[in-house]
Amino acid sequence: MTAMLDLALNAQDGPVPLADISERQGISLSYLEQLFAKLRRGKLVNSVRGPGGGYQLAYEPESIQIVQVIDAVNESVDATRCQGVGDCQGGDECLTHRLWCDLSKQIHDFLSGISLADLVARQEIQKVALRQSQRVANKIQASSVE
Amino acid sequence: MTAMLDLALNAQDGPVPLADISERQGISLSYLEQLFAKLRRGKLVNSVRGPGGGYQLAYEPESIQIVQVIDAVNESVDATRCQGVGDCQGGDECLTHRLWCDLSKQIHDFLSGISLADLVARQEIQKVALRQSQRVANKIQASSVE
DNA sequence: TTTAATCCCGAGTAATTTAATCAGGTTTAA
DNA sequence: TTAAACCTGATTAAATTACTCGGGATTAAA
Ligand code: FES
Ligand code: FES
Repeated sequence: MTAMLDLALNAQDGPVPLADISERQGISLSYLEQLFAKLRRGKLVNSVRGPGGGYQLAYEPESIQIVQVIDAVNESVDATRCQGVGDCQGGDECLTHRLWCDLSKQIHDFLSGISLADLVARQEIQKVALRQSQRVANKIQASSVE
Repeated sequence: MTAMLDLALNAQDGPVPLADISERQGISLSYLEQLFAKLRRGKLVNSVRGPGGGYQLAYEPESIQIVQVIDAVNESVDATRCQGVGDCQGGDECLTHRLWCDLSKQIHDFLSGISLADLVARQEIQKVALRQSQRVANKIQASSVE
């Protein structure tokens, strides 16, 4: 999720390489590769190979819902123990099956109501993003002086 | 959660022994003991020791919210990685901190709106509970005939 | 007063999940 | 030709969850 948001924030000038996301968000490169493999399979991002390449959002940030991202990576938001099947207790429904189903729906609906664009628009996120890009800029400067 | 609901369902005739809950819900006795130790610390149940003893709800089922049970057992429903502190990224907030905070609140509110009594009143839960007590009754009958 | 039902406690374990690493590729702009 | 970037599968480390094990304490009832 953090990685997708970073991608949306930094999409203005062409494809975003995973190495940059890794740097800004402190997520290991190999791990990002696994995540984006799933996101690509889920058709949420497009890849551009070769130098100058990277990833792009497959759609406008307005039409990407948070829940789609989670689904692509986790293969579903589900609070039940039975994956919705209803067979916790030797093939039968457990007492709380319905409760967890309702909760799952609640979470799903909440995350459906929020798009990547909504998050990008939030002020406090802008602030965090600025801090992150400045930190990276400082690091580059420091290493060129050494 | 399942165990608390079982307790609420079978509270009509005195304290409910953990052995019965274990039998009906297919949860191991030792595990139940751990769970109820936490519930007792959370003041949601009272224990009665000795033969004929067991556990009782500390309050009316109407005034026990689902979220209280979860809190007592799990020590909080929290979707953030930082436990609400905001220090995912080397002491600073990560990009998605606010999102997970909002989600946590959403879940908390949902689970606050449901009491044990609400669950007990649901028809499909009555049905599951009936099936469970009959299965136990059959088992007892079968073993006395052997 | 003995017994057995029941709660009480702490240490240890197995299975699962999550986040990550490692060691190799392949593609393609410069 | 090179190097920047994506791609893939195998493996690992840490954390969590559900659970076991081996005791002990309390107390109603026989
Ligand atoms: S959660 Fe679905 S049967 Fe238990
Ligand atoms: S979830 Fe709170 S800082 Fe990342």
